[in-house]
Amino acid sequence: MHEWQEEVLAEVRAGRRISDRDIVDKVRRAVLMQRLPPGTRLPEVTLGEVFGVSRSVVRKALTRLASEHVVDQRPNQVARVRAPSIEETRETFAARRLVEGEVAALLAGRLDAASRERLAAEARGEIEAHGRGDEPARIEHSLAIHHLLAAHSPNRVLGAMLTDLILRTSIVIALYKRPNLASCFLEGDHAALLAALEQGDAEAAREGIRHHLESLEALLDLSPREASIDLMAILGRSREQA
Amino acid sequence: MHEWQEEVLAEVRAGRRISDRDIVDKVRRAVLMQRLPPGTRLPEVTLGEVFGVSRSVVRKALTRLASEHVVDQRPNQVARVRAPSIEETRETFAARRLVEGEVAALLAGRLDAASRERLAAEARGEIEAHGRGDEPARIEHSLAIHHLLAAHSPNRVLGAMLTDLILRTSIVIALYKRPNLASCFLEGDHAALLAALEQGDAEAAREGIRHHLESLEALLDLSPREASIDLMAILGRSREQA
DNA sequence: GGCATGGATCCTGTATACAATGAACCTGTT
DNA sequence: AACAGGTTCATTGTATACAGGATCCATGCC
Repeated sequence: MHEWQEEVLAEVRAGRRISDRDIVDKVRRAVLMQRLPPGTRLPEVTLGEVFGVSRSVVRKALTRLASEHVVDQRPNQVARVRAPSIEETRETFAARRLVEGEVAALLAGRLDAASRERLAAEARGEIEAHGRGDEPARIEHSLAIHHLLAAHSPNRVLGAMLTDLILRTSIVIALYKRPNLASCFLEGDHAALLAALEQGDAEAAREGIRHHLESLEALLDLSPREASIDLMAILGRSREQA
Repeated sequence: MHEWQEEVLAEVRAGRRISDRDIVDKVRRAVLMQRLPPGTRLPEVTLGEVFGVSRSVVRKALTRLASEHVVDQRPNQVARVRAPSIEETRETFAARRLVEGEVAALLAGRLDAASRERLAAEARGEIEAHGRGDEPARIEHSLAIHHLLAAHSPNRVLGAMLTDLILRTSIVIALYKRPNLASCFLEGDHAALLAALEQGDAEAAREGIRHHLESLEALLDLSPREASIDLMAILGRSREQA
């Protein structure tokens, strides 16, 4: 967590005011990148010191993070990075298949040339990043594709729901990825999806999403643990931020 | 709003502590019942005085209400009761058809006897309330049915999403109901749905939901306004709480 | 009449102080 | 050693003070 302190100081020197939004973004990103593992304590004063603001701002940020399902906020207890269970992971994937499938179906044949090119560029970028073994960059490109779908959803309510589900699935992917697996890259999935979207084949687009997300889920290790993880999370003694 | 003050005082005298949750519940309910029309200003100090708490608690409540899409919270401006547009209304209904349809399909043939009886009782209660012209009671029973579906959803992620969508559709139904229409009662819809659930026919259940929600949406007046509503909402001069 | 300008006022943003709760720890006993 | 009890410390809950922004209204100008 302390790595932030430098950039924060830099931004403060640059005259920028840190707001709750900045904190939400930084913490969300850190969770996504597994820099803040599940169960990590997030005391209000500590965060406040890191970001150079008072508890009021931190509290607002934590409340928003809780509504995004990123942290767990319980009365009279420190906020902690959430650790979704295996069951919740499965349910999140199922929900995303439903919602993103519908969004893709609605979007089929309705994307303008600029958006299509933007999507294609991200897909090319993903392949290229995978080729040079740059997994963080590959993830960025992959996420960009799905976030673009959400942003362009003709149904904005579904789009907002999809944004939330993309975040949640990303977190659990990071959590349950098989450790020996270098990458969650599924060659051709995104290209096939984009082709279906371009051709205006709604059902092919929906099926493309379904297949992609099922394959992704299959790459995870969702076999039942002997509660060791859960015990760790519950009894979990000070997995402090280094 | 001031009607609350009495009950609040009563609860305080009874030794109960008012928390942000209470405020959220009360405001949500008031919006649902159209006691707080769209655009109503909700200043923090005023709410604080009504509930006998300080701004800190009110702020938390307002933030939560904003994440529930009940109020609009913009920087440096008073929170206002949200007024979803006609377009958003259509999108909310479409999203709910998708999600509740899936939940119903998942639930088909999986409900235990007690839950089925509970649902049947609410359906009977709805018909009975409609018969004696008690619209508020009818709405309560109708909402109870859908909330039960959400609560029993095997997929809890979808269940939580459905809970949110039920709230949002209820708000826009109250907003856009044709004024001459006494009730949004659709005879037989709920009974047919329950029958499909009991028989375990997933697709019939999904179709029952789809049909029910489409009929409901058709009862609303979603014809494009000449921006009069929007101007009112934007320029909206002090529609104060009496 | 329409419209810009200025100040008074209302309201939110933020920081901080104090109360209250919960966790950690230490101690004494069996 | 295991455990119960109480004490201490860390951390959140709530209220309040002050600063800054937005709104509203009156005034004056075109």
